[in-house]
This record gives sequence, C-alpha cells and structure tokens, in this order.
Amino acid sequence: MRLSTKGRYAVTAMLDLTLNGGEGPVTLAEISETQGISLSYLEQLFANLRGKQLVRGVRGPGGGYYLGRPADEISIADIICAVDEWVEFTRCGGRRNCQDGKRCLTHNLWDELSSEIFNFLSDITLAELVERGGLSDGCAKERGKRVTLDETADSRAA
Amino acid sequence: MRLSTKGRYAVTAMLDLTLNGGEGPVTLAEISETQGISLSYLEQLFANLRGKQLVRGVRGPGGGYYLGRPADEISIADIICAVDEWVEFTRCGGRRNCQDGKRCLTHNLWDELSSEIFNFLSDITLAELVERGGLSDGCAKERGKRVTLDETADSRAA
DNA sequence: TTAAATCCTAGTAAATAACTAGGTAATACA
DNA sequence: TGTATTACCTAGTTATTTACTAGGATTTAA
Repeated sequence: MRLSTKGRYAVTAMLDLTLNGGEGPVTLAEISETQGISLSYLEQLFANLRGKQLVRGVRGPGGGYYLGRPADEISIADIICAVDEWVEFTRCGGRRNCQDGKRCLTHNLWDELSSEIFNFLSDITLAELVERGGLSDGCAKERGKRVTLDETADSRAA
Repeated sequence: MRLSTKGRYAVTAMLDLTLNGGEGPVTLAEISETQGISLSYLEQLFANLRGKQLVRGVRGPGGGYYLGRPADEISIADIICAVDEWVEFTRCGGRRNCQDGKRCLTHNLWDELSSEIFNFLSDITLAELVERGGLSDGCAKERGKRVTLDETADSRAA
C-alpha cells in the first residue's frame, strides 16, 4: 500500500475535524491555520474525502465541514484510500510468464503483507485514536524513542 | 511513516533474496530479471540495504548478495526504513506556537498511529512472511480487490 | 447585497521515483 | 596473466507526484 505525507495530511485534517467538530462545522481555513497546510491543497484533499462520503460540506457563512459518518465508523484506511489512490498492481497471473513461479511467489507475499497492513489500518477508527489519545494524555511521549526515526533506524536494534 | 513503491521494490527484492538465497548468493541481475526492476535502480536500493547491514555483497564471478542476518531477524520495518528515509516531521514542541494545543494534539495522535504502524511492521519478519506464504499456498487471490500499488513494474518489463 | 464559505479547474515549482550511462574495484577461472 | 563477472560508485535524466498558487464559480447566512 502507499502511505505518504499526502495521506498524513488527510488523516491529520480528519483528526482535527473529529476533535473540533462538536460545535458546528469546521472550516478549511481553520484547519489550514491550525495544521499548517495550504488552504487550496486542503480543498483538493477534501474533494476526494467528500467523494468517498467521509466528509460533508456546508456552504456559505457559518459553513464548513462535518464528518460524513460517526467517528467510530471511519477508519484510517478509509481516509488514506480516499486521497492516495490505493491501486492494484500485481496482475502477473494473466499478463506475464510466471511459469517458474518465482515472481508470482514474491508478488503474492507482498500482496499478503499489503492486505495485512490494510486490515490493520481498517481496524483503527478516528474515534479510537482520539479516545486513546485522550487517555494517555501525554501520549506518545514515553515511546518517543522511535516514532520518528529520521535516520536513526538502528535505534530499533537496541 | 512512508510506504511507497520504492519500499515495495525493496521488500520484494529482499523476499526474492530470502526465497532464492539458499544455494549461494543471488545476483542483482537475476532479481532484476525476475522482478522487473532495473538493475541500476536495484544497485541503488541495495546500497542502502547494505549500509544498514541488511544484505552482504560478494564480488566477482559467482558473487551476488546474501541476507545480512537470518531471515527471522529482518523485519519489514527494517527494510522500509533503509530505503525510505522515515523522516521525523512533528517537532512543533520547540518550533511553532502550539499554545492552544489543537495542533499538538493531532500531531500526537498521528505520532501514536505512526508508532503503531511501525511496531506492526517491526513484528513481521521475512521468515514469517515466507512461512505464511507457503502455508496459504494460493494466498491473496480472493482479496485481490485492493492490495496495491503501481502496476508499472509489469508494463515496464513488457 | 454582501461576505463567507465550499466548490472547481488549470497551472506550476519542488521533490521524489525510477531509470540511464558511465565508470572502478574485486575475484573466480581459463 | 588475462578476462569475464560481479559488486560498487557517481552523475546525470525523465516521469511522476507533492504541494502549492491563482483564479474563478456557486451557495447561503446575515
């Protein structure tokens, strides 16, 4: 699957929407300001999200965006798929010679892994994320050792 | 985190190496041919993998690549981090005004999610993938609807 | 009527992906 | 000793994607 910064923007924006959508719609201008994402880029991302019914727009003054469904019915996979065009790619079955099986085998393995990642992200909803974030309060602070990583990939080996 | 087609190439190549590395080293030319990835691009990816000791190169005729560690000690996260430069990005603590907390909150939530994905991929080793692939035999055929990413490997090789 | 907001399209600069082209260095083998 | 085979290295190049800019249009509360 693909998980890019574009997907991160979308998830971040949706989280913002979840957190602040309690008292009326949230404007893209607010999200743009709070999250540091350009307004017009947000509009494009939200066009995709709207297309998948993940958000609902309200025009005019006092308008903005609502979640399209309850937060516990929107998964991270939903969001990423909406903006990232999660495309199929292994089609060797019909297209190429896979007689020796080597290629197909690695493709199948990758497919399997990809499915697992998809299922994993499908099981995490916006509501759960927010819930957990609220619980842990300082969250992600004590596990700061690797969230981020940068080049310190070897930090894991420790 | 980032999970791109570049990472997919790396994982695919490492899987190939795992499957075929039993009887001596595997050449990049073989992987290039079998997986449909350009030789020189593979060389660049393997330069990164080698830098993290995930593979070990043997020069000269009859040479090629071995896994740098046993397959059950190499995680998918290791591979992706090696080629994809898993970059840090939330550092609002010191750099920007997060007084209202909104921005930090969504960032923390994203961090938490990011950690979960990382941990998830850290728990899957090459050995496990191959093991499971062997078991499920036909694997990933029925769930083919969305797995993923970039069909160009086939079109290019065609 | 006006301003606030979504909605829509086209274009663009920057970054990245993926590849090409040229090498150098090590080494098995004739 | 020479040669072919492989890893290893560097500097490009093209295509794609990211992220943004610009300019509008539609809707609607006030």
